Amino acid sequence: MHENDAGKDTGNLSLQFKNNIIILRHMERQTTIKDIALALRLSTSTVSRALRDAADVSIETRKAVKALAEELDYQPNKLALSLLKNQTNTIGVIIPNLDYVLATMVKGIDEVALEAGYTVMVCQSDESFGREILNTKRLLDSLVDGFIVSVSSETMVYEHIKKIQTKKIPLVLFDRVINSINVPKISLDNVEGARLATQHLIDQGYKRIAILAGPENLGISNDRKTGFMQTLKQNKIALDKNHIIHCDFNQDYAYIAAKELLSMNKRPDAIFAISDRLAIGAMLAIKEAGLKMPKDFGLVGFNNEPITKLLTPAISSVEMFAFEIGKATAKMFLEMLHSDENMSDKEILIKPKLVIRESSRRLSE
Amino acid sequence: MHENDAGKDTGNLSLQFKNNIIILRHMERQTTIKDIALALRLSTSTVSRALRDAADVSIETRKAVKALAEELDYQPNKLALSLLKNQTNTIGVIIPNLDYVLATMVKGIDEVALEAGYTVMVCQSDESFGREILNTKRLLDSLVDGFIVSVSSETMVYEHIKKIQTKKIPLVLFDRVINSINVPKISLDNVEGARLATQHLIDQGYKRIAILAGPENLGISNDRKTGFMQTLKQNKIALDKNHIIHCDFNQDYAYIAAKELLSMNKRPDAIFAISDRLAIGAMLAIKEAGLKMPKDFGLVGFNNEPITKLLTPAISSVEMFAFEIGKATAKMFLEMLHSDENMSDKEILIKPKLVIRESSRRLSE
DNA sequence: TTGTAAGCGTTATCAT
DNA sequence: ATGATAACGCTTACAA
Repeated sequence: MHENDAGKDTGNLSLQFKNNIIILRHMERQTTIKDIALALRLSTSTVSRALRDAADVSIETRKAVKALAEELDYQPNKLALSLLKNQTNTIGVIIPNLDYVLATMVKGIDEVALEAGYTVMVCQSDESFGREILNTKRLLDSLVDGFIVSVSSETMVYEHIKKIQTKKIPLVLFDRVINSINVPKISLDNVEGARLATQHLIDQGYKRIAILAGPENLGISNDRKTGFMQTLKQNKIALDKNHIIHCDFNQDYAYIAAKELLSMNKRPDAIFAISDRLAIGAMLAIKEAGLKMPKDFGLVGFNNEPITKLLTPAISSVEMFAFEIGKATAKMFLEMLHSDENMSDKEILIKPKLVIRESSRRLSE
Repeated sequence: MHENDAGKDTGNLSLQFKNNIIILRHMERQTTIKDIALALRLSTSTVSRALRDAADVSIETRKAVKALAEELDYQPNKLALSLLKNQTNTIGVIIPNLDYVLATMVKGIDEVALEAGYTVMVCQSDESFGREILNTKRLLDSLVDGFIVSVSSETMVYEHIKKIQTKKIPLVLFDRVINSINVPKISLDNVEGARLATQHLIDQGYKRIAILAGPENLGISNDRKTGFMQTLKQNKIALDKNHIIHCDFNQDYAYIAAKELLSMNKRPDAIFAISDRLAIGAMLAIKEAGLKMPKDFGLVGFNNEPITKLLTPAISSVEMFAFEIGKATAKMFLEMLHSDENMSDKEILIKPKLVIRESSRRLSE
């Protein structure tokens, strides 16, 4: 070793002074404020201040600190900061799946959150109640500043959601909201969406309209069913109870359900499916039965997934502006986080739009 | 107030002793070990030990501690633990988008991670190099135990990825891997997938096969192109350079590109599109040109998205087993995390499978 | 069996 | 302008 070397081990760095030039060798650990302080013979508080451009630090000190920080690629430890400030700058997003609609919503949430300096933790429950609870529990242990939640289709008991509320942790519900819980909510006006679809089918002259609804306990499913039933009533059309079918959000089940509908005595001449997946399942059954859309049979879906316009026939569907809902949700969440006003009664309903395509357009108008 | 009440404020709890019964009132903060220690007149270390069933704690103490912890709904602060152990039990997943394939892979990653007690932070770059870098930076500040990364299509410089490596933070690349970086990689055998598709088109008698490739700098795109060219060569088919078209992963661009192909003098009679989105764009152009598939024109896509089998004609596609790739990736990652063996040369190639559908099956065989 | 004290990395308060 | 100290919540030697 060179005789000029004055080896000195200061934590993370092995400093060697040589003709007034400091030679640094990085070691395993991440560089910390302590390392810089030690190397520069300053206190950690001074280093901390210098790094954050506090007023009362001499220019030379600041320069020296910043230079060394740069050189050592110092990055503040977010964990330490979070522990200290009791704030993680992270949002926990709990969703049932990552299908088109929710993935799009997550994109919206992500965009707004990123902009505001927040990181998003996406946890998907895969429509499982148990996994939803597990995810909630894990994130609850001080990992997130708040929650943005859309519940699974299995979820019928809301203790885990209420717990978030009890702990006074900011919570916003979106898409699949829970009416009985008093927090801000953002969702599509599902009743209205169903109304648009149903009225459209009536206007096109379909007489016996059936609905392919989702799981019975799910709010969005019931809202869409409500919109459907209200519209029939308004048009003085009697409702055939057999024409209401509930099934999981799954193309195969929808196919079976639609086959059942088509085999009835008084079989329907149109189906309103409350999701495009269900509509596709129905479409397969309708085609298989040799019925032509829109002449013999009408079909309208929900979500307006890109696939709907590519199918033959292209399927009419209710656009739900998933990306916008995502953005609105994140904005609402951030507002809740930063205002001390009680926002628990805020509720945003996004207006849907019906996109009419071949599967249901049989009048030229 | 009752005369028996002996109000005593111990941090998070307001204890009131009344006939030897302790009445607790929860306050704003989360319960901590300190609160329990204070209430039980123990030291924090004893409480800590009791909670973790350490050997040397008296049974009564343990019982009392656990009872109170239960009552106060004590949850250990993960942040504190992470800071202490320098380990977050969180995996950072950086992906370019949340389309079908990656969403499915994330599902696979998620499933394995959850099982192993890890939480996943999904950050999507939206195919933006800038956002990819930002996401990486944010997660790097001690937030995750390691990274699982698939790069954006814009990414041509890998400093941010190399930085992860330099910091000795576990890193696994998947799907869109980078050959020049020496870490474990899991991806589809894209060359082989392209070979299957191309050979199939040749076998079906198509003579002038074009390829709709992706962005030029993207590895998966080049691998698929390589497989394509190799197969032509093996079959002694001359390659028309004009029949290689690069475009972004976007249906509209593919449509335009395909129109261009179809308007050439020596126009192709089949297209191998390296993603289903591209295939769909091509399909629209092919239909528009009045060409019938598979008779006049052959089309094969890649990814085997569910939509491919629903279209008319149903599109042949290369199945890439996204869910399995996701699971394999997470497993590899966990293995890397827990073994000290150097795994940087591990590379898993998943074997693809060609699913033949109407768009390219014109021989009955 | 229990308590004390140091430490994880940072900042804030109070001295100097 | 800088430093010492306590604190965030937890664990772990070490001491009693």
